[in-house]
Amino acid sequence: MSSELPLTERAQHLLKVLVEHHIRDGKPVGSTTLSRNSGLKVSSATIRNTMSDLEAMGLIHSPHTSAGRIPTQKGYRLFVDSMVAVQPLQRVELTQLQQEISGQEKNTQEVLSSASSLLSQITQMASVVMVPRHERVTLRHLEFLPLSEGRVLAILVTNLDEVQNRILQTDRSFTESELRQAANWFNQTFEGEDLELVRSRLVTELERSKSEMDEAMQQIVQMAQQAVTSGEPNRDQMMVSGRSKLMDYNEFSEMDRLRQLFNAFSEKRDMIHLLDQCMEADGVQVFIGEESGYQFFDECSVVTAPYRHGDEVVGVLGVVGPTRMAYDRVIPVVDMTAKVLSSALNSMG
Amino acid sequence: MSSELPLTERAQHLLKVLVEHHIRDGKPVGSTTLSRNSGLKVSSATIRNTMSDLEAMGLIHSPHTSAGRIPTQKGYRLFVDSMVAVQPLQRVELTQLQQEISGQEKNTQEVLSSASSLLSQITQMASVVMVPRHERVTLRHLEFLPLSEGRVLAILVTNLDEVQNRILQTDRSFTESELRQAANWFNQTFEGEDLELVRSRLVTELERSKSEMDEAMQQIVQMAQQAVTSGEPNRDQMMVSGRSKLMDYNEFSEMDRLRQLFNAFSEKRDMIHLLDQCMEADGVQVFIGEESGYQFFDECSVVTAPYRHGDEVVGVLGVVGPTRMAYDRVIPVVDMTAKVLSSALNSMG
DNA sequence: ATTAGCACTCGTTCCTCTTGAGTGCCAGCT
DNA sequence: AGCTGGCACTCAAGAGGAACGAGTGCTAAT
Repeated sequence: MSSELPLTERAQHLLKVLVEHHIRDGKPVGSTTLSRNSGLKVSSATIRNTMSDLEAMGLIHSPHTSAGRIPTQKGYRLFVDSMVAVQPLQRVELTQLQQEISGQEKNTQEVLSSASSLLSQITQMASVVMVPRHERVTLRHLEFLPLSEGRVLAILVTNLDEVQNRILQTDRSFTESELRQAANWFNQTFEGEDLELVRSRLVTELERSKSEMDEAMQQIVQMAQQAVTSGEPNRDQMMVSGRSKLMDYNEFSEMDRLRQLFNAFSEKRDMIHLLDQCMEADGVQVFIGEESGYQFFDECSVVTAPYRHGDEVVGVLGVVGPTRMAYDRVIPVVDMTAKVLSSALNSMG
Repeated sequence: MSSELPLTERAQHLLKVLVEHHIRDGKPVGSTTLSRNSGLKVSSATIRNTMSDLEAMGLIHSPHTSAGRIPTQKGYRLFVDSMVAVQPLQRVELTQLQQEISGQEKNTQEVLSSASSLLSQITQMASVVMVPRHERVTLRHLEFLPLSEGRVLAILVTNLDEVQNRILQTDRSFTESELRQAANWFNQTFEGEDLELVRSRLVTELERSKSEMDEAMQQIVQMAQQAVTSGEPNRDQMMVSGRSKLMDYNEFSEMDRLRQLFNAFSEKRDMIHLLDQCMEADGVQVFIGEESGYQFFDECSVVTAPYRHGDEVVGVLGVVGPTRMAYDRVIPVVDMTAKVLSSALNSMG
């Protein structure tokens, strides 16, 4: 048998045409259709022979005897890796990406969310953006405001132009000026510091000089601690857009499959784990079907690309759709979105 | 024929049992099943006669000759209005509602979002919470922070413990102390004022004394204007949870129906319009099928209840699910959620 | 190596038949 | 008058089977 890797020129060409055709109309492709569309001047019988070889190599298979062939995962893999002819991005799409992702009046969160929704809008599939893993979130400013009795609003601004706010319970009420003093002390001591560091220093501070501090100061340090602790870990680790677009593909016409996918999105855990792996890869990466190691991506593919802040890769974005997707268009869109997002982040400092 | 309204005792009872049965297992109910489950000591033939009456009145109908009967919209209407026996809320559910909705450390947004997600979790359907329409959103505090060149972060705290923030473009850069002064002036002038009012006063202010102000002051007033304008209108008018729960009902097994519904949720417009109407009603309200006037609620019902802040109705919440839903359980849940939400809002001031 | 030809396979569609749940009506019973 | 048993009737759902056609694999000829 031919388990030999050296695929003939013709076989390669036929696989390419077959996959392209199948992506277009979803039905199994027969030898006659192929002989008409391949541009080759050979009969369908010849093509049948070649197809037989391709099947033996596990690149295509027929759902039943009297149907045409459809690509296997392995077939898609080969196609994506070495024969997909990526289409250049359309001008409109490019300008849309640039205009709507960048934007001086946006903070990090908003920029990410634009990227996510554009990605889903252009590809007509579900999109995912993993929120940056900054090692260095630093404190820009902290502010306390009195609310009703015993409640204080803490507002924290980070170097990413992000505003986090949290309501704190305190044992006693503070006046506005007390709070202002507290915030002043805090800002003077910690401005520009890494949030992680601030957190740990506050703990030790409280331990060390407990006796030296008056009761009010203790309260204040405690409040600061709470305010700083709230922020980072609880923030959502990814944002998803356009899940419901997946309803338009017949691949997911059985409700069960669709439900599985939706669940996968809400579970997040596995999703994040998958995306995490892509941080290391350099450019666009494509997971086909269960390659990812997760059964819920049965008939799905995931196309991802990492994005940067400065020189460092800080996150990953991508789209999820049926394995039978227009890779030639999706790949460049994902690629470009990552690039535009990177430059938007960089121009924000 | 009998279009007479006075329904016999027996007919009422049979309708009730029929609807309950149909809600439980979804299949058309025949005369024999009914005669067994109704508790009445009459034969199936007698029941057939009564069912015939019910059909003549448009309360039930059979999908085809040889099937049992299912309730019509009108039948559901009567059932819901005058014979559903609401189940008391389970203790766990009640405490869950109270604990997770109230919570001193939550602001208005968070409280609403808890209500929404609990509602959907308990009923296993999609839930909607319309965000309060406050006439009186007042200014508690404004703060300006310098970002990179020519960009300023405005942080606005309202009387609802909500923090809104927006990045502003300015013609020239401001120092931190300039900004502090500006904020001071602003807070002293406008603290406690209605945001709408602040907005309009800023406009006239700028008009009136343009010449008297120095260039910096003009800039500042303009900034303040932007900061205040951003806030209110853009906020989402409703929050939705658990849409994907609807996938579990066979009523929506045809993708098209489901898609329509999902779209209705994203369109928001019609949804909000419907909910708006419920503000006037006093307690729980049920819309069955297309009663609402929107075709996308074809096989759906919507159960809503208004909630209060103080004595005033400020918003509406509800769930959306198949018409064939367990009204006896859903109605009290929606009712109670509205009540718990009201008291949570009130205890926040 | 390529191809025309042919037998074969198997999903799809359409038809028919059977089954069974459920109805409506009527004649007789209380 | 109201209830009931009996009976003919309807119709969806399911099973079985024939006709069709797209597509294959194999073989013998070029």
